Amino acid sequence: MHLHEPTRREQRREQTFAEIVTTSRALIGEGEDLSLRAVAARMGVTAPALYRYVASYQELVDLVAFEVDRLATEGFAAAADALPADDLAGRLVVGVCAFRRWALSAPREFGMVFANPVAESPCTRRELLTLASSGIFFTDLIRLLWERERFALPRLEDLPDTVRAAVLDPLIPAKVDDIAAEDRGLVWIMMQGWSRLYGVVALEVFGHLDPRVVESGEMFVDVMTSALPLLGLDHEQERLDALMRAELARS
Amino acid sequence: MHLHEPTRREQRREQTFAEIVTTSRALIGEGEDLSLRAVAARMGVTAPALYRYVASYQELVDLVAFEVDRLATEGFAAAADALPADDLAGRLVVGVCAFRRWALSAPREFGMVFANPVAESPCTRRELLTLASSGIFFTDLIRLLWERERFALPRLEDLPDTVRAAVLDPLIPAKVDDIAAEDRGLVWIMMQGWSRLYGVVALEVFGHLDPRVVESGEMFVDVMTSALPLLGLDHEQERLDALMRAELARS
DNA sequence: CGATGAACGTTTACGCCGTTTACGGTTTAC
DNA sequence: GTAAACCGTAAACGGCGTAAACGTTCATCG
Repeated sequence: MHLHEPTRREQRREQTFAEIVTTSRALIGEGEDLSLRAVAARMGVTAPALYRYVASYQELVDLVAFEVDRLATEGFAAAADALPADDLAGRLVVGVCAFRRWALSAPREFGMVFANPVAESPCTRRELLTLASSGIFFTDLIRLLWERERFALPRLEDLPDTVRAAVLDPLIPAKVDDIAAEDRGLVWIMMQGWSRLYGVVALEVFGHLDPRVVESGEMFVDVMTSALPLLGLDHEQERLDALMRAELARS
Repeated sequence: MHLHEPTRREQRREQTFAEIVTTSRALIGEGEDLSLRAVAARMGVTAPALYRYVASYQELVDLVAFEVDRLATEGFAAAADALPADDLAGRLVVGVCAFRRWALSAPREFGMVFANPVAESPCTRRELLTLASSGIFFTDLIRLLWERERFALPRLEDLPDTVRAAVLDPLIPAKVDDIAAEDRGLVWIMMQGWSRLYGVVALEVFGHLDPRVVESGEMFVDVMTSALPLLGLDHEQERLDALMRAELARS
């Protein structure tokens, strides 16, 4: 066995595979619900044909969820690019606001990515946990911020045992290899930040909060603001608060 | 038209209606998925017959969700009853821990109640928002706590406009009529607490967090502990922290 | 009392779904 | 050139929500 450059067949396979995903995304983007038959029909193909590419409906969902997350993250990054590259805190704020905007404008997509059954094998789970594009986007921003600002981290020996174990051999979407073992308190901070962000956005998306509060975004502001000290950003609170409210005003 | 005492027919109707709900709950409790046909079969009836009682599948889901929430709340209340009636803070801590235990042990039920489509009419929505048993349980505990302790509330004039409007004419599951207008800052505290609780539990249930951290409950402890000052419970932090960890140790 | 009409359940049917099986045609590889 | 791998089809199975038509039961009222 030697290495192949991609043969014609492999190219074609890759291509229809991609078409399956994009067609799926188009479907849900138009408010239809995702189904093998609908995707097949739109591709001018019969449903069982898709089984040459996908093992099951659930696998298709996972695939599309990953792609949806990837595309959404491109949007977050683009939004953050409106700020200078060295304004890491600002980019983070703009990024989380873009995340919230996306979630509220595409609740079905949000649900697909972040409220999936997740009753899958530990293996798949590990992949999903560690590969989420949006996760990497945010955690990396936090890492860069810390590398420059060196805000205070919790000391490893102050962390609960299970948390210490988790941050030393982490299972989160982040490039943790660049973080020295003694600085892994940063990973705990990433997890805390993610909890706050995910929590409040999920609450808003699923509508278990007064609609007026959702619309104004005040709960989001409240939770995010209260999380700023985690990143040693207390001193910038005013600027970031203003920035956040300006972002919320966009739609 | 005059008032009837319930006639025989109405009784029978009410009864089969209840049987539909309990049968549905039994189904999902056994890990099966909820479907009109399955419920009908288990009742020894054909599926279209159910349409005499429910207008659609979605309506059945909503109905069952409400019932599931009600039963779960009974469990929370029972757990809280392990503590003396005057230990309101302790009961609250035990209650939220029971909520988390329930959510993690019955993720499908949790999802049904708290991650529902919620794309329904404002009317239905209002009902769902204001009638959730679990919501009333927690908010009422907070109200009792405040009536005794009178911890500091945000002043109405310090709240953002939209929040002030929302707390003055609230849309949350709580007996707010007992709260004077000038004390409605308490409603905002209820919302903040609910956001924290819902957020971290949803995160854990849907598995978007390191499984080891979920299992140990440290993120839950972290979020809940950081929310204690909202209720003026800083001074009891140690006791409540110990209580919380003891509760988490239960399974 | 007997008739009337509402309430209720059945049968049948439609159109959707995921998935399996068996079968041809095409492309690749030896 | 031929054998094998690949890729699509058609047909079918069992499940789903839902609609329409049809009988049966039963409370009510003249």
